[in-house]
Formats: sequence, structure tokens, C-alpha cells
Amino acid sequence: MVLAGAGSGKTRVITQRIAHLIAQHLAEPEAILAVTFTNKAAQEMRERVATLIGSSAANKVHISTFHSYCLHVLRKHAGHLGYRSNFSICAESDARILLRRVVDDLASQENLSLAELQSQISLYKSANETPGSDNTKPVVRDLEIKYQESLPDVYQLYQSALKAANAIDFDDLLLLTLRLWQEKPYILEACRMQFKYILVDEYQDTNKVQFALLQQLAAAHQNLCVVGDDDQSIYAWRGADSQIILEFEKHFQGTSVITLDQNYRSTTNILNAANAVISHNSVRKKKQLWSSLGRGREIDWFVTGDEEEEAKHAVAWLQFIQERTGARYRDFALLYRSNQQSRPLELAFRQAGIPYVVYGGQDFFERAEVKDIIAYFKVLVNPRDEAAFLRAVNMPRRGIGDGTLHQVHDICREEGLSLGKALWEMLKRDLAPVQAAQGIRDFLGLVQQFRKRFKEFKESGQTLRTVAEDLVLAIDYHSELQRVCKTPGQAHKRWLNVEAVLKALGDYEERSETPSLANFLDESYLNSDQDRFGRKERRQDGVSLMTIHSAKGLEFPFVFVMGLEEGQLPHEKSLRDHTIEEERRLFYVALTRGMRHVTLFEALSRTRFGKERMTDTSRFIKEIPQDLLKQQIKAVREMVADKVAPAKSEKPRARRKKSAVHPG
DNA sequence: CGGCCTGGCATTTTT
DNA sequence: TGCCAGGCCG
Repeated sequence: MVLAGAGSGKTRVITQRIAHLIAQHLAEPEAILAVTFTNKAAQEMRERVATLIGSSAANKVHISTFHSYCLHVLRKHAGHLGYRSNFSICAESDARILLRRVVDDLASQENLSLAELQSQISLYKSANETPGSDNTKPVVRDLEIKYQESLPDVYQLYQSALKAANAIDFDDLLLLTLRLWQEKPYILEACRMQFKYILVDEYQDTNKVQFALLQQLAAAHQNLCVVGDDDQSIYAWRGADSQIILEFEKHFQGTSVITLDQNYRSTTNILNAANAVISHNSVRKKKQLWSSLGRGREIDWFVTGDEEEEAKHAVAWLQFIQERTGARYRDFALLYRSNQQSRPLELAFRQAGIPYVVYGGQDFFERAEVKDIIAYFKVLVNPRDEAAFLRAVNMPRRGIGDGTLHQVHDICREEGLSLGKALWEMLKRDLAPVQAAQGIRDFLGLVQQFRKRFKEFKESGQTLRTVAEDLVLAIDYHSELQRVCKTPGQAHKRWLNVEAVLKALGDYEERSETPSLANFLDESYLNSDQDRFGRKERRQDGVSLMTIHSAKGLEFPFVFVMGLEEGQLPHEKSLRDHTIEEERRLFYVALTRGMRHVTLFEALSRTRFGKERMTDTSRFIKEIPQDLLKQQIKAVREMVADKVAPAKSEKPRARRKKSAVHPG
């Protein structure tokens, strides 16, 4: 186990070790498995290994995410688990559709939030547990009673809905692989034999299922090397369990632990501040980062009036630093706790004419237009995929109403048919209204035609891409977009996304030796990495705006951390959930992104949920030794307080506004 | 079916 | 305050 502090060359450890294993003939490239958490990380690792040992050897090393690896295993053996091998993978939004139907079917009067149910289900799955009465310890404490009560049923129904749709969700990828290995030891044995050495990056982010998978896979050879930093564990809310890294030595006998505490990224002042802050956490492996890059400037701490002033001061300060250092825009990152904080920042940058890039936001595959096209692909590949089916069947509108769909659904369940077959039955039995019947005929004809064309595209001298283009034409999606969108500009923007899907399909086709639509879906669903779809020009020079979570693993010469107030960072929810130590790690991650200099911003008042409120200074600032901080006071609490709460009344502002609209 | 309105609500998001 | 889902109505 390599305990690698922030900026200590974590990834380098893995790439060098891979190169070493091969150079010393300890293992053939194909006998090495390196696991990362993101495809991007896997890609980067492959490139770095390639520069060490050449790309032909590097391409033989198995570098992949947990999920991709598991998908690979499951495609081969899905039959053993009662799934067809053409099963679909449900993204969260697809799963949401299934979940909605499940909750509707339960007909409970309780007002249950789908999002909450979904995240609870995921947490249970990540912990390799099932919500049920026999559970002595629920995964999440303090869950409202109505959720505790309904979760077991919802869970069961959700799982059977997935199965009926011949679909699995992201958590199932891991879970089903584990179950496959348990039920078919010979498959596990074969998987074990394939790898002599296993390396894992970002080990602090593993969940219980991933740990179990590793344990199984590494059992034969016991050559497991994990790299991670418990202080950077910030995904517990998604099921990551930092206990796993803390107890590594207990799980694996004869472990040697190597601590990397030299930091090659940040100046000493930044590190000292980060060290001081993180030392307030009780559950951690002790380490003190140090560097030889010099002290650097103290951390600046701006106290401003509200979030708009915060943004304006950030802009001015950035320009000041630029003048003094000649830094480029891309050398700056503004980090915040929650996405909504980007809004005032974007406004200020736009006003100042400074280019910026907001990272995060909506995933490429979650956009409506992309989902529409992909839904067609999915229906063609997996006729049972309910979520995709429901999406495609009325896109564009074919006059198939809710009533008809409910009827179809009943036929599916009662007679165990796929949705497509059930639609045929509807027609045969003359159950659908005239209009709907015509729509159903159109849709089924389309599906039949294109399923055939995608299957035989080669024989007919076409490519996947040209067939897909025909499909988009056949459903007249361009017109559909123009109809749906309010402005032509928006329609155009969304059409570009459709073209991006087609281009991705073409690119995939060139890359793959045996291209198929099914394969393309696998690749893209597990690789929805934004910059692979050409959305963002990474070349251009702009200030980066992103959440602290998405900044993990990145570094910038100048880092601004915004919103250092109680309730914001730490977030108020964390105070209630008693997850303050994870919030502290989050702040630690933010600080350690900075190479040369870090600036902290605090707003004395902040508008949340439409109400302006006074705030308190974040406790984390108080945990930084005073001599490392340089306070820049731009606003005084008393004066701001006067402005924020002028009267006793709760909403004088709202009233004034109303009377202005209706002066009479 | 789709547009409009209202009411509830509100972190973080690797796959 | 601003967004989204769900209900209602034409």
C-alpha cells in the first residue's frame, strides 16, 4: 500500500511499477491489471505507461475502470445470472424512469422522492446489502421512516423491473460480477489466472463491492498494490468507504506500507495550512506533507459583503495577480462547494470580458436529444429495454397515449413478452385506438427495418454511421428539434449534439475491428467523458470554474476557494449528517490543488433559497494558523448586517416588489 | 397532446 | 430565487 499524499506523484508510482514489472520480466504485460476510477484516468495512465515501455506493450496491459472490467466479464457470462447477453446498461436517468413506474405501481400515498430512493438503493448496492427487515444496520442512519418502510419493496420491484427490461444499472455491473464469481467458481478461477499483478489507483474511493472484487481477484497471487490517500476521500456519500484503505493491512497479511509525504506541487505555506487543517480530523493515517518549493506568499483571505462582491473582488484580484506575474487565464481555478455558486462568478467574468470555462454540469449522455437517439439504438439492440422503449415510442409524437402504454405494459407483465411483442399483440387484438394503432404500426415497422439494417450493414455496403444517419432522417429528428425548441439557436445547438453522437459512432467504427451497435453503446455508456465528445475546447485559454469535487486530481498555479462560510463550506447538510470530517477533507483537497498561491473568499451575507442571510466565517479558516493567512477586509460585518436586516419584518422586499408590479 | 400554472424543493456526481 | 414535476385544461 502506497499512502500517497496530495501532489506526491501517486500516478507515477503505478506507471513506474508497471514498467518495472515488465522490464524485470516479473510479468507479461497482459498479466497486469491496473484499475482506475475514471476512463480519463485510465486513458492517461495508458499514455504514461506507453512513454515508458512503448505503446505496443502498453496496449497489452489491462488498464480499465472497475465498471469496464466488470462489463467485460458480464458480457461473456450474463447467461448464468438469468440475463441475456445483450442486456442494456441503465444510466441514472433511465433507472429513474423504471423507478417512477415502480413507485406508481406501489400506489402508496406517501410522497416519496425518486432521487432519494435512487440514491438509497445505490448506497445499499454499493455496500453489498439489501434493504430488508433482517438488516441490523441500515446503510444510512436517520433516514425518514417512510423511506425505511418502503425501501425494501421498492428495491425488490426495481430489481425485477430491471430484469424484465433485460437491463442492469451501474451498481449491478459490480454486484453481478461478484455474484457470478460466487456462483461459478470456475469463472472466478479463470479471471484470477489471467492476472499476476493488480494495481489500484485512488484506493480511498473504493466501495465495499469493489473491495470484495479485488479480494477475490487478488487471492491467488497476492500481488496487490494500491495507491491512495485517506485524506482525499470525498465520495463517502456515494458509497466509497474510507475504512477500506484504513484497514488495508488488516485485510491483507504481510502488507508493506510506503508513505509518500514529499509534495512536488505546492509551496510550503499552502502545505502547512493544509496540514494544519487536516490534522483536526481524528480518523486518519498521520502524515505531514512537505515540499522544497519555497515558502511562497501567505494565503490571502478576502472578506466581502455578499456573493456578488465576492465575485467582483475575485475578478479584480485575478487581474492584479496577472499584472504582477504574467500568468495566463488558464493558470487560475475558482473552486466552490456547490454548482449554484458559479452563477455570480460567471456574471462577473462575463462583465469583465474574461474568458472562463465552467466544468461539470450536464453529462453529454443525459441531454434530451442524445438520450432520444441513444434510446433508439438501445431498443434496436435490446428489445426488452423498457426505459429506452418508452422514450423512443413517442419520439417523435405518434399519438400513442398513456392509456395505450399502460395496456401494453400489462400485457408484458402478464404474458412475459417484450414491449415490442406486446405492441404486436395490441394490434392483433385490436385494443388500441385508431390513431395509436397507426403510430404503433409506424414505430414497429421502423424498428423492424432498422434492426435488420444495423445487423446487415456490412453486407449492404453501408456503415453503422450511414445507417444511423438514415434513422435520424427517418424519424425526422431535425424537424422535431425545431418544433420543440423555443429559439432556432437552441435547436441548432442541440442538433450539433445529435451530430456529435453520429460522429462518435463513426469514430468508434474506425477504431473497432468488429464494429456493432451493441458494442458502441457499451463503450459510450461507460465513457461519457465530456471532453471526448468535443464539447469543450481544452486548448482555449480561460479561467476554470468548478466544484471542489471535480477539481480532485487537478492542479493550478493559482487557486481561489470561494464561499468559506459555515453552511456553505462546511455545507449545512454535513453538519446535520455529522460528516464534518469529509467536509474538512474537501477543503483539504481544495487547498492542495494550489501550486503557487491560494486565495480564500468569504461573503458576510449570502442569498440562499431566495433569502439573504448573514453568515459566519467557516471554521476551517480558523483552523489555519494565523501567520499563514493575510486577511484582506473589503466589508465589515456590522455594516453588512445593517443592510441585510433593516427591519424586523421577514419579507419587506417581496412586498415592495409586488406592489411595484401592481401599482393600482 | 401540449401548454400553462402551481407547489415543493433546494450538496457534492468518477461509472 | 429558480427549477422541475405533476396536475389541469383547452
